[in-house]
Amino acid sequence: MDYNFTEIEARWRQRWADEKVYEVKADESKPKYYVLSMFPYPSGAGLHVGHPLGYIAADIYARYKRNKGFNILQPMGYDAYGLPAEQYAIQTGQHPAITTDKNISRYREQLDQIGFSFDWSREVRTCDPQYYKWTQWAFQRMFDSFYCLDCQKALPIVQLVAHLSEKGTEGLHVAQSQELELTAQQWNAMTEREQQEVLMNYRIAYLGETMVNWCAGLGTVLANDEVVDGVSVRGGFPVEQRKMKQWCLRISAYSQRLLDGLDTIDWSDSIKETQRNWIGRSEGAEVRFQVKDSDESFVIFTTRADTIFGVTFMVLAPESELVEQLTTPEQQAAVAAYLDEVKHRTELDRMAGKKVTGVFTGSYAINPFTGDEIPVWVSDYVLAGYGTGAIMAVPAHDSRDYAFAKTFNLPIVPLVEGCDVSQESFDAKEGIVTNSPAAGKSSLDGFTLNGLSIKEAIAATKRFVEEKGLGRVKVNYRLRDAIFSRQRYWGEPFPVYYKEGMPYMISEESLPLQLPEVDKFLPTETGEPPLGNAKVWAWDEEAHEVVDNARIDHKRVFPLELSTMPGFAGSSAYYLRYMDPRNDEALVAPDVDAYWKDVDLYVGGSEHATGHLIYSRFWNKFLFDIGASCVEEPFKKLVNQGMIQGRSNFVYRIKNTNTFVSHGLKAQYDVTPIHVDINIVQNDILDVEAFRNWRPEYADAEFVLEDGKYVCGWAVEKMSKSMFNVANPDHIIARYGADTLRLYEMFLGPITQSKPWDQNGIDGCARFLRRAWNLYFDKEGKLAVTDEAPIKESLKSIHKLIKKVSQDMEEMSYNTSIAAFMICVGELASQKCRSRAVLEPLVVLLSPFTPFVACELWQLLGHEEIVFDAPWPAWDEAYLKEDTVRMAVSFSGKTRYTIDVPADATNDEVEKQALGHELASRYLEGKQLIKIIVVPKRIVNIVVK
RNA sequence: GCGCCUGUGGCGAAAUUGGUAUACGCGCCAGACUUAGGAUCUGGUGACGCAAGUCGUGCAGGUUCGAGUCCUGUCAGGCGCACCA
Repeated sequence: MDYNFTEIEARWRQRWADEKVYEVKADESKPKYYVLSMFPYPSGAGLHVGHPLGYIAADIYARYKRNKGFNILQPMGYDAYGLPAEQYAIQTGQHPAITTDKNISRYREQLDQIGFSFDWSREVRTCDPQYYKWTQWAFQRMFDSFYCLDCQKALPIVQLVAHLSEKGTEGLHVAQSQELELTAQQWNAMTEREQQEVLMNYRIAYLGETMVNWCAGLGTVLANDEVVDGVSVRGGFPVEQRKMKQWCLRISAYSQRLLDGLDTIDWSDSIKETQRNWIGRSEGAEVRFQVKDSDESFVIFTTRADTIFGVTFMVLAPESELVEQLTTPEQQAAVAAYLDEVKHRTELDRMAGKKVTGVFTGSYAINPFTGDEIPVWVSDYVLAGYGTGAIMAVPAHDSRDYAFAKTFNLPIVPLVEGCDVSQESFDAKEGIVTNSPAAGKSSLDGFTLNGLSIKEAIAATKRFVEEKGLGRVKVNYRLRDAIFSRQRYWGEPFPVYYKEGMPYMISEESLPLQLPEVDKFLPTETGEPPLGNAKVWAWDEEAHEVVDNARIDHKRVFPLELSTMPGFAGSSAYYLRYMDPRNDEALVAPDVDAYWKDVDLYVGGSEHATGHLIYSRFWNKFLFDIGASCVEEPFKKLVNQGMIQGRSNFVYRIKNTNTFVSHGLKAQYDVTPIHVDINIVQNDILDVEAFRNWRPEYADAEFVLEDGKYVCGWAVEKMSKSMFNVANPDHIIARYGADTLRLYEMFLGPITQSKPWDQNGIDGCARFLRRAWNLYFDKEGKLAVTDEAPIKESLKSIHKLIKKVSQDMEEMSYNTSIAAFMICVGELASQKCRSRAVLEPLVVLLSPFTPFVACELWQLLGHEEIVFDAPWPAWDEAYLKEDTVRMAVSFSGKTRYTIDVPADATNDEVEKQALGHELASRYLEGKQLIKIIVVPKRIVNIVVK
């Protein structure tokens, strides 16, 4: 029987669907295993061969675990909200929901082709109201929570209200936007509105006036991870800083837990390191500086407290409120001009220019250690959002301060013995402190750092600062709160309405608040977000329903929020929803959550390191705090599959002609490389006829050939339509079958590594599969498997394979497993092995990789049950034992000859046989034998002198 | 600038974790079967050398009986962060 993959695959696809073989339920009698691949955004272009790489890897592992007796949860869904569908809607008027639906159908079709064991009954879509109900719900819970720093967890806001009405802000140790001081009387005297405003300072989801990345090109704000080099990741539009009222999530409150959690999970070092950088913990001190001739004082943050004697100026961020307070009347005009200049520089200019700019405020601060008067400047190299927005500048030991001092001619005072600061600052944290204080100078209480190492000096200064009440030891994090509003249509609407300008949550029972219809997807003429176009977008507070805008009376009918949530909202807790996707009462029922707990294996791209993978950890920690999730870290083990790059082919046109010259001869001509469709190139040889038919302008192309062939050049590039290097899985499946595609994608190399898609090797995998198939059939095509006992060699081959594949499976080292399959099948073929005892386990081993052909063979072998429920075979070391072992004999590390020794020989016997060899005396001649090292089963090393 | 990762044939990559470097596949060469081959099968394929042999894992050192693997330095490529005080 020929291996007819098209027929086999179609039949089994049908049967799997009919018999719902991948549907799964919580089952206490079996251990659970949760395998998850990051769900895709269904783009209009469909899948290319790079997309399924991670899915195949995860699927193989899931199938293997199923054979090992685990109850496998492997769901799939769609991250359906996104910019492309909305952009398309703006251009064409086509509703994004329609485009998205269409794309999802196409994705589903392609995914089904490949034969994944997804439980599709659990599919979720982030744009489905039944799904985003729980996104909105989580947001509301964050609104109703604050973060307690003492117990390090989120608590209900009512507890905070109770504290405020009893004690005011006294003894309050909570995450907050700014430090407030209120007495209980003050709080209790406040109006409802004023109290709400105060609470905004503490809520985990809060409305904040913040500097945001405003992207005019996209008409929306962007998160930090959506901006690279001052332009938007999507579209490449310039991004500027703007102060806007936005919904924010107080993710910064979770900084330390997000950092600590990394030590408990099995992720790659590089991803963990990226997250650590992003969180950016730094330990330092806050020190208060008095302003000269004033009651004012301000606090700076430094990690180099030891350099306090080298401070020669202070710098404020332009956005800092201190600027206004500290600017003297004489400097007013100059400062105002500078602030104006800064405001009009975009983020891009600011980074590209790297010009040192700044202005003097006219004020002086007093160094608390020395009493020195220090000028206070304003410069945009100090960031408002980090620390306190003010720094003490130590030009001798900070390169940025150094550049500023040089530009504005400010003094530079070195503090490390023997350092040279004439050309550049000395930033290293090493050396011995001097000049602290300088000879002849005094300091507060005679405090000195001279003679200490930098490390000791930092510690000593911190201690002193705390003792004397000059400031406090402080840990700062770089991680900023996540901005959670987007001025877009195609996203989750906020379940929020506005009463006297204050936001209120719609009642939980009214969720989901469904996305309204609009007739235009663009911002309104008055610059409001697209939801401003909605005619029915007001909230009736008593009826608990959405009503026509015309009914807004600000008494019981109020306007609803016009922004929508960002992309990461819907993807932050989707893994929990998969556990219980149709539950209308809860995100996930507690007993179901208690069974599935967390994701055991999460597979996806590393590009989400500082986006989804951090938001999702934060979101889950919050859900954990409120008892909605039973595990603190959502993804126990993370595997980042590499990206599949494109492998482009080129033809070389001689300039100003329609003649193309083969790759090897192009040096002799003046040529222009042109991308050519990889589908008309085979093994880098161009199909010249297909090329002439490819495009009208090449119809009469001439060719300069080498060896009668046109050889194309190639390069590794991003896989993209414009480079004609997109490999479509549909084509490969049509030609080779899905099993071969799966096999080849895994054979390409380790899954964590990025590599170009090179179609040239796929024939090898196709050949392997056909050879494996042929083991089961005779020349007439009849099933040839017998019940005869296998020969020893065949047993050894299969047990070797079982061992290798079982071990590789845990490491997901599939490429080496496939190599082992190839060797084993080759051996069994040459042994003419037809024995069931060998060929049956082979089917089970193959089933995770090539499920279609495995199902077919398993059935042909007469099994009622599907191969997925067959137990994973165990190997028996007894079959792997060798009678004799070949050992290399080396003299001082140099291999000279080999000997064959009995497998169970003792070391003494091995030594004796090694020295008994006819060549031994030749190599020992004139030398002294020092010792003999017998490495088990491999090498005898005879050390001589 | 700081941090992380990777350097092995013509190519994708292996190497029992310190033990015969280059498994497996592609490509290439030779042969078989063929009217034919972008089919199938068999054998060969790191470099130099007629050979015995010598040299070979980016480069330079070191530890070791023995190093692709460990250590130090260095170069190259990739990724991340980047006025974060």
